[in-house]
Amino acid sequence: MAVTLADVAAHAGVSSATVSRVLSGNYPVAGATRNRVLRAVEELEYVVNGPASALAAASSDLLGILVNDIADPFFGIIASAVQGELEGQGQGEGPVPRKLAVVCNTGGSPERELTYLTLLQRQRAAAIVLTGGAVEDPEHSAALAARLRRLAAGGTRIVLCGRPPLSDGQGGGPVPGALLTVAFDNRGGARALTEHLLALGHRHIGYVAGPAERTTTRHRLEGHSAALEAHESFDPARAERLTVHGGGYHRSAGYEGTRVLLHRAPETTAVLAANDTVALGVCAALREAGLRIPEDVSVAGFDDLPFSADASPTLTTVRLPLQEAGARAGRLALGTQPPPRGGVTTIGHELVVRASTAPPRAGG
Amino acid sequence: MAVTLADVAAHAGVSSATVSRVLSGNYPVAGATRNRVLRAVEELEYVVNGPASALAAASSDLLGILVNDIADPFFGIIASAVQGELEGQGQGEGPVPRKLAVVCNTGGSPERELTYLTLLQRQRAAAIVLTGGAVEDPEHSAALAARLRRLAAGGTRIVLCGRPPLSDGQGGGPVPGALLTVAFDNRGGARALTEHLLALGHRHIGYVAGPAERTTTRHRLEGHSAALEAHESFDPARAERLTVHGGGYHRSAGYEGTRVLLHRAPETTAVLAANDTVALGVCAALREAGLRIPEDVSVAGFDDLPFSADASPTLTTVRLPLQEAGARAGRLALGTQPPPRGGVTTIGHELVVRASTAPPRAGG
DNA sequence: TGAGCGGTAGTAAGCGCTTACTGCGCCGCG
DNA sequence: CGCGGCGCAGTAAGCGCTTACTACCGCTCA
Repeated sequence: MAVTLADVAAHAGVSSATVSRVLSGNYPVAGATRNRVLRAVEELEYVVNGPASALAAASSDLLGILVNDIADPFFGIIASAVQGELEGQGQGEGPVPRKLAVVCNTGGSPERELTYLTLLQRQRAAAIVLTGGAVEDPEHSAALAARLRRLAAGGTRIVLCGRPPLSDGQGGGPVPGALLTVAFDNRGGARALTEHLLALGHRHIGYVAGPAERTTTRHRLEGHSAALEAHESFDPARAERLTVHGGGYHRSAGYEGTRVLLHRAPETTAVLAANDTVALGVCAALREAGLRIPEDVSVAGFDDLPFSADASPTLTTVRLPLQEAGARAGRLALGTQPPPRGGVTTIGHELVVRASTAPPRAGG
Repeated sequence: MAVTLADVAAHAGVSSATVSRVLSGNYPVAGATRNRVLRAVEELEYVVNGPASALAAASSDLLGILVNDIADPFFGIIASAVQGELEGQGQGEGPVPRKLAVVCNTGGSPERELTYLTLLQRQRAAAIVLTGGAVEDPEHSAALAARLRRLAAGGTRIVLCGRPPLSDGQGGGPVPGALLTVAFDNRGGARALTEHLLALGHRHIGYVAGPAERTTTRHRLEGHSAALEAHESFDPARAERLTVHGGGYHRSAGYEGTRVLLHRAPETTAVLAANDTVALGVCAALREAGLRIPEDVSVAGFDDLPFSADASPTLTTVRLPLQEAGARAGRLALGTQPPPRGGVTTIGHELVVRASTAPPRAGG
């Protein structure tokens, strides 16, 4: 039904091999012949059969991206940046991408992560970018690590973006050049935020954290704790009481978490949220409780998503260069940027102080 | 290198045809044989070669989604909903997706839309969902329509989601059952919004519109105009003067547009934004000009993205059921929902009144 | 008892492309 | 004048899977 290479070849009066060579461009073909072929391609409106070509060449033009939730701008921005790198991979004028991005929503579930990995492997994806924090379940992370190692060993480029490097401890060592990491400094960011609040004079700092089983959550909490512990006012029991775990990185988690927090520790004068989205829920719950932000309670987010600058009030947060991280991950996945020694790139962060944080009221 | 069907067949002591049949599941295989095969698959960790299977079966498991900007939650939500429908397409327990979504960022450019269409066609995608408004350039839309018609005729299911049905006027008639549309009522929504402002007493209603060449922009403007014209206070010159076109559906477009608007028509008491994101920019510009929202100027958005309820102030807007639209589009693309007569599904909308709109001050 | 049939499984012919290998014509050099 | 080499282009062997067709077995039914 569809036009095939052979049709084009016949139309141009050459062999199908020649057509293939003209199209792939990695073999010398005389100018005249080349033009004849290209004209035939035009005239017949020939479109390569991707599967056939992938089968014969044993490689495909697909790049997989695993995200927790594509509706969340955090992942959207990263995915968009990764895709941006696929452009300019064209062969002709302008940014005509050659590779296609397959975006898979894992919903944060390790099982689905594994499932999608299989699906991508089935498609013989050239590279796979895994975004978002990992789940801490040792069984799953071992299974995942094993899978990734095997994929990497099989030639699939694997890039972990925004999650810590593989650390199952067991299994053959790292696969250099094929299993890369672009990590955020979640600890450092959270620490900076907590130090900011401490410097403002806050002593009762609540923390509405993300799901307990995620590495991201743990790292941010660790940074928070580190800042607390380094401060004269440190009280482990208080810190414990002021930390609540939410059900996810959603607005509702912030809302619910804050209600719990306010009930448990009404003396709270500042709340650190798992991320900006959660912070919105935190703000809503505080306002509902009749508390003003930042006069009565300060609030800080994490990530600095675009909406944070327009929230009410504008959100103090830690800016994570998602765009840059995604682009980096994309380049590593495509192999257009040499991997750093050790395979791990750590992306910086920046404290962004806006209107949602202020000194506590006198006596706070 | 990789394990093949033949390997599995040998291991299980059957022919490769049998293995294929067990895995595809669309042919009877005796229980004992099936188990033997499945065990072999497990033991050898066999993963189907997607390209090979797509080549032989002349169809792939890929579903393409074209979006303007994956970092924009508007598209993220739709994409996420479409993907949601791919799950549950599994064969075993739980939602194990069979199909994979390929998300392509077109950046709103018609050329790239065409390019990605080619790429997806090359991959022999089973279906393609195009989201977001179309560009009004007659040349491009004719080219696009022709392409889509041809793809649809070739068996690729095409679903337009959030954009008007194809209307090039020329070219063979519609391809029933293969070229579907899920449209938003942009006119109706904008009309409702303007009526809301008129009812509040506003007479100087500015409109910071999206890019002039997009259908979405035109439709929303038309709804706005319709409401205006139906009102006793209608003044074409004023309406004209109060409408500014922005450079895109971004915050900065709202900011810039509002500055132009305030300069051109300082008497403005209400501003309608192209969408919620633009509305954020509008608010920023107004605030910068020393105007309070909604006391001095009312602002309304469009779409009701998640952040709108948390903006400062909370945004009056028109809720578009993106989730529902995406899910619908996904089902139509997969063929799991029968297409409506005529192929066009129109999704409703809902006026959401929040804190950013209020009556104008006396004399406004 | 034998033809016929339903239920399984094997055989093998591609699907459309890539690429190693071969072939051919022409030039330069000995 | 002959031969090696070079630059193109053709030949054909797969890549791993699906599936039409065929084969076989064991029953049922006349």
